[in-house]
Amino acid sequence: MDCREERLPHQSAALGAGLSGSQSVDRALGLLSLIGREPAEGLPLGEIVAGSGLNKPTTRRLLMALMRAGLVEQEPQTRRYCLGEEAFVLGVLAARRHGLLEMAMDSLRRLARETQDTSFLTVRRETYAICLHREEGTYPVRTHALQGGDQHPLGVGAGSLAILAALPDGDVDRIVAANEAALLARYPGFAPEAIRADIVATRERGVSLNPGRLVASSWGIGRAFRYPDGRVAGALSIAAIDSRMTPARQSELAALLTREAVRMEALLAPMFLSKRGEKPMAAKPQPIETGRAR
Amino acid sequence: MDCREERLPHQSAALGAGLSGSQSVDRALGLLSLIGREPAEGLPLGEIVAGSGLNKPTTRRLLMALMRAGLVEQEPQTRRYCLGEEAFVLGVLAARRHGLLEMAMDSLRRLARETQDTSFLTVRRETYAICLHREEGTYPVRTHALQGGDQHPLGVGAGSLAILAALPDGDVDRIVAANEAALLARYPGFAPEAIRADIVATRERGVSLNPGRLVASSWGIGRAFRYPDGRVAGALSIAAIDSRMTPARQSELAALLTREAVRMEALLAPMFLSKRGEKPMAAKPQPIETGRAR
DNA sequence: AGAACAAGGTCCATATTATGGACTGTCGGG
DNA sequence: CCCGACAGTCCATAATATGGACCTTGTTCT
Repeated sequence: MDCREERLPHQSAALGAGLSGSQSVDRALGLLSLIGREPAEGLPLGEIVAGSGLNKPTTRRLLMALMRAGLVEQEPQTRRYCLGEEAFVLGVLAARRHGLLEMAMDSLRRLARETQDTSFLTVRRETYAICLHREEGTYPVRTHALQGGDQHPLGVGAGSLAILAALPDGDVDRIVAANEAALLARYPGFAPEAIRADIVATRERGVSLNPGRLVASSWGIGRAFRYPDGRVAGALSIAAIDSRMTPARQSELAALLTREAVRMEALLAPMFLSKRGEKPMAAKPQPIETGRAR
Repeated sequence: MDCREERLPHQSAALGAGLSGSQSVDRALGLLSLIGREPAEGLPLGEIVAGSGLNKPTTRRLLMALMRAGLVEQEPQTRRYCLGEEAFVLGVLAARRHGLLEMAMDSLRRLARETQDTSFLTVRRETYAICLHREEGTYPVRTHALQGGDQHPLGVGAGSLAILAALPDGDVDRIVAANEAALLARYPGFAPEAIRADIVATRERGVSLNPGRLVASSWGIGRAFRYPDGRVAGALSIAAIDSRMTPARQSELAALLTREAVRMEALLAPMFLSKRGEKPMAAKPQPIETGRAR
């Protein structure tokens, strides 16, 4: 069982690269993920073609397959492609196991009630962060910089930054490098160096702080929490108008976030009863590799 | 634009059947749906092979592709395959458009509060019904016959029956026929004829009633609601112990369900601003057919 | 008008990709 | 120690997915 890294010499060199044996499926699922990045409006065929690197006929054929399965739908008016009802239903089904949101709802509600500001649950998805939920507070001035389903590169925004800062340095480097182009092009004020500085500050402080860098006057404060095996599970964060983010109140909010993060980690504890001492940094669940060759 | 049924003579006969041009993607997505049927435990490879009709290597290869995309995960201990985190995230993203659950939450909460019993939102998925949410009531004796994510053939259970009864007769026939084997094998008390009788009763009454046929003493009452174009969108239902389902209370609950169903239909109204008078019975959103041949 | 463009959608010969029969490795029970 | 059941893998073959070229529809510019 511990022969995990035994690489035999005769492994066919052609397989070395990512030759999966299911090219079209990989491509189709890539499209799905791409469409998921624009959950509100959907994407026109042209952009999907451009964004995926595939050509038009192939893209369209794969989209048809996704539509047959109900995972994607095409808006009849605009001809844009967007996530379908089946994707929604699958999500509800998957929520039984991956019920992060379910688990976090209590925390989010409590944070929103106690602080009167808006609270968020954010998770990581590759090099991006996704806002899974936004729980409105009661305070009359609210920032709408972040909606449920919104996605930004890791490091952009409080929850996103908290997650990034919680990752090991190697991952941070890869992620920031991967996002560099997007950051420079679409996130002025989030140059790679700025993000690195933010990470240092976040690690010192224990919580992340976004001083209105994405939308002026819209501040955020966040804190990551982990699975029992050490992997980062997500982040809780709170957004408020700048006047409600004085240093004193920051500490107050940090304490609340910490309390809820601890609660989340306690809730997640039962998930890993497995005693297998795998290296805790495994970036992804990763398929089991039983056989010899790779 | 209205040349939709012009079938040219030269269409290659081989295409007549469901030759999609993306067999493997179709198969992979079929597996995804299959795995979704067992959201709690996941499925072992053998059952997926059997359930899909594919052979082992193909099944495994496709599963690997789904795992690479994060839509499926393999439980390390049991080696069972289950829905992955990405499926959950996609669902949250899709919820922006297909926010039935979101829309229904108010109704479900109100029903649960007013009746003290447990309320449910159910939607159709092909020939099955899926319970999307279960909102607990406060009454101390609660039935747990139906959990969120549970799936039963259309006609089995209150919400499921309400949906089936709301469909046109042609669909009903197809669905009951398709489910016949499953019904006879796994749902004693829900023979096809019994379901047909239930449908008649439901249509007369306006609401469906399940008099403890799935789990003794666990009764349910349900009502379907529609999209503005006439398609059935889903059903609201209430479950309670038999003693809380006297005829008098049934009428009471029916009134509440009707009120909430009307509300849901009002909420759904803005979805179809399109004036295109397509035939309202189109079973599925269906890909657009622009070109000439089919 | 009409021409010119852009974007969505489709065809079909080709070569790459997916397929599945046969095989190996692993666990648990007797 | 052997057996059966189950998970996972190999590889020649056949079927499938690919993408360049093309067609159609709607929009913008003269």
